[in-house]
Amino acid sequence: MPELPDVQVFREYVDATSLHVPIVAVHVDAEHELDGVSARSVAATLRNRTLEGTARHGKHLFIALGGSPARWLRLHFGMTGGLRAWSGEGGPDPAHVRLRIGLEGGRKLAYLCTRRLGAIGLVESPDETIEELELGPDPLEDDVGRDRFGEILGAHSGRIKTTLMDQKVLAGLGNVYTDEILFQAGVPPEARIPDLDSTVMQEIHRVMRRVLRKAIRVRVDPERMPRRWLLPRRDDGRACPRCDGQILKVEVGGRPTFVCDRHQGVRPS
DNA sequence: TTCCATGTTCCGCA
DNA sequence: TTGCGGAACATGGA
Repeated sequence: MPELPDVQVFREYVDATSLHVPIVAVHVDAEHELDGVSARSVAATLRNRTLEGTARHGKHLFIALGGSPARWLRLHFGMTGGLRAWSGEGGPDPAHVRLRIGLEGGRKLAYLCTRRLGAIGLVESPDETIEELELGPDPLEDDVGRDRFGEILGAHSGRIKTTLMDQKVLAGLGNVYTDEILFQAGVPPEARIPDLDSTVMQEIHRVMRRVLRKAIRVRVDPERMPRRWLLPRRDDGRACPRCDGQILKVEVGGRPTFVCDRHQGVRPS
């Protein structure tokens, strides 16, 4: 699930469960992809410090460590990553734990990543990652207003879906939420940006912010999402919840894409 | 057994 | 330079 809203929920989860308590034990899965650091140095850096606060940019979660030198733990969740916190000694770890942080008092925080497509790193600041990966702005940042959004996307000429998902353009949208946004905005995902007029671009911007905020508010629980959303109904052949069209599975930019054949004006390709 | 998947990156081509 | 298709990575579920 880890797109922007999911990572924001992870962030709030860390805030609620794991801050300001000394780290007394660290386990790192040596098989997991680490971003330029050894498992040993991750463990050594975390031990005896605290998790002091969190930040997020796009799909990246950053957790500030207390003490010095200044360091942030960077977590990226790939396609199948997540977090889990629990208390108590007994019982085995959940499956696919790649990083487990034991806190004083017995609570544990674990980063799970089934397919190991995520990444764990240590950085001096979130900006270091943003610069290194050339990430675009986060779509929920205050300064991504409709004019800036138009400028950013207007600099590109490819398909709207592919461009929205490009982390160097905007950081945070993935396959599922991009489909949701274009579905709600009534825009065919294969449309090329130069063919979309400014009214349509403003609508995409408005819907994007609304969808991301709402998904966070319902804690990315599909059952709590509005009935007219696509996300809980990504199935080929389902009835469209917004019109009398049908949900179709197509392919755009090599990714499975769900669209309404009626209100998104999909053309056979 | 085969296909598929919420992500990213690299390569070759136009 | 930009965009795009394909492949690769690793793993489990349908």
